[in-house]
Amino acid sequence: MNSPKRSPSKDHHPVKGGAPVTSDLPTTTALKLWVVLARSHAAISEVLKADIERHDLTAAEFGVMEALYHKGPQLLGEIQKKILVSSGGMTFLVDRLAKRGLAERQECSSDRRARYAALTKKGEKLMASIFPAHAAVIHSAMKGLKPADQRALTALLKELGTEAARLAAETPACKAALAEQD
Amino acid sequence: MNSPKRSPSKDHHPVKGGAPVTSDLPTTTALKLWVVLARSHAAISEVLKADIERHDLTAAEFGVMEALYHKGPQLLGEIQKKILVSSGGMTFLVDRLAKRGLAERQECSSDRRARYAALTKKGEKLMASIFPAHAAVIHSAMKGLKPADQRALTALLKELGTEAARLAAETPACKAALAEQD
DNA sequence: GATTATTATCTCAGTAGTAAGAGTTCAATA
DNA sequence: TATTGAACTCTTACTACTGAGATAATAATC
Repeated sequence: MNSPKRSPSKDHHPVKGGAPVTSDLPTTTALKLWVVLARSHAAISEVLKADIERHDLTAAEFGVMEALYHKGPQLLGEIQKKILVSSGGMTFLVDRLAKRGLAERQECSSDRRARYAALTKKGEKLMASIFPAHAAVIHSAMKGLKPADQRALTALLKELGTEAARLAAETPACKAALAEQD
Repeated sequence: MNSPKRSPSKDHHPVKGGAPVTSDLPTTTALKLWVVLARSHAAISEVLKADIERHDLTAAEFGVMEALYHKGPQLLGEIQKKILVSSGGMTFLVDRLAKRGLAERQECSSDRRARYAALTKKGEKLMASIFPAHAAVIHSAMKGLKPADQRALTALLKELGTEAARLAAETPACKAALAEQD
């Protein structure tokens, strides 16, 4: 029996027979996809985050550790691209891991601007002890779909993501162009 | 010609013939799916974020506005569930929108604890002026897939997300149970 | 009517992360 | 050699958000 002052019944997507009116059908399809994609991502993220936090790591910290664990020492910039943080964030993350003795910086002999990040023995040990369990959590978070469907989903997402990444890459330029118009 | 002190060639997923060794196959499938899902989500997010920021809104602010725009006045808690922020964040968001005259609080006549958030005229006008373009951006961010594939993807993601959400919902309890063991 | 549990928002301190730009180093060209 | 521009990290200032608890109202039970 709620009765707010304004009627809550004005709906810009009044669904009659299932079809919204504000947009054309392909746009509606895309909108729906985005909603579902975002929610799935959030739900899975939450499960994984809960697992990671048990070891006093943030998701970003874990991302760095994982990259180093699987691919060995890497330039900060390389890791940055993989886990999608800012350059400042990258520095901060490695600092924090270094302070805890989980990772360390190594100089690059061929380029003195660059720094490698690498796991310490302690960091490696930690990852070895928690990664298998984490992989199991991922596995279980995905159990809503059979492996075959998971592979199909992966293929579709890859296509979607590749195009979106291309678009995102050219967006800053567009942004800069628009900024000039102000 | 990079030569870090430690060899960067120790790889815990040495791919020989395409199959990693640390985990069984289903787990590998799930891991791959997670990577692709996260990257797609990030790429699309970035495109949409760039669009939203042009109007001096954060993604979360836009989420609130959008919820109100499409469904009318709602309790803060309802919106909170939809856009996945903390209760503190929800209060903060409405404050900020109110300060700018885009949204306002309305009392609930039947429950004095509760508050509705609603768009002001100004907020509604803003959304009416920017939402169609935003929908078009979403549409274009999804253009990597044909509508039919988008629908297939949506269906798969829905299944995946539903199960993950169920899992996430029971995880806190698990966390609490584990906390007692410390 | 009093008590207890639950629901809903708000407060506030703390933090992870961003953005912009500074400082180095490298590479290419004249 | 000197210069210019690009590449890589780090610094600094800042901000959006979280999380835990406070406050207040409602609902349920005795």
